[in-house]
Amino acid sequence: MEDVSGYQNLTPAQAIDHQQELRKQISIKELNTPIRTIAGADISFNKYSDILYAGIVVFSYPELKIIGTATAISHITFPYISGLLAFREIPALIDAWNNLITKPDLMVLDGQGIAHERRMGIATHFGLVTGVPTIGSAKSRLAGRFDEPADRSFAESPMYDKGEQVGVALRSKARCNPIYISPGHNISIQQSVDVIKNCIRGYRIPEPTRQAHLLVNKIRIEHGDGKPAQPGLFD
DNA sequence: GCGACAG
DNA sequence: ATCTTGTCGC
Repeated sequence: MEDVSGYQNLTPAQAIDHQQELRKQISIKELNTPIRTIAGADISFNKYSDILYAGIVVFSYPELKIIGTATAISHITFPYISGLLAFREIPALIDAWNNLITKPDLMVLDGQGIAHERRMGIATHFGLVTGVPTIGSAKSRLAGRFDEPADRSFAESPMYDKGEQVGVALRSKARCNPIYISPGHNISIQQSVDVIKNCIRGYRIPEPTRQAHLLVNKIRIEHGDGKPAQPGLFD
């Protein structure tokens, strides 16, 4: 697996060059091996601190029973820059990944897959680094134009960027904003959407990513990193 | 030049 | 991303 520890020293321009290089290896095609386990990953942090909490929750599929978790705590080494999210979150996620005893067949990340200006959203990047098939499930749009999907559960509308379909805007729940699904690596667009639909359990956010979010917030609070160090001192 | 801009 | 209670709409 590619070493990801050097990301902290990259300038934004170098990070973009790296994305242009990595994108050559992206493979968007049907996943033909059976999916028996699926995992969700997410990170959490306190804006007053520089600690990142990463977590992964593994489920049986399609039953979605939790069968394992892994977490990792590290320091922020890269700023948040739209389009370069992977360089900020992937090092911490890889730490959690390395702590996972049994790797899942498929992974869902909180962010874009190929629905990205250079097709290198965090889900795609994670898939290329680890080799595991990935799906991106984002709460807001980055790239791609689409028509608003109908206001009923599971209504969907294709997302296009530069003349090609990069994902689907999916109404995971009626009267809620859609979520943006795009394949990360080693899976197709259609299969990505089908899998995510199978992971909806009454909430807007699919269960893998939803549970990962709950997990990382829990460990952050347990770690005593839930409030500013000096409340209101400089406010 | 102006607006958009994952988490 | 995170800070937060009540509150409007279905």
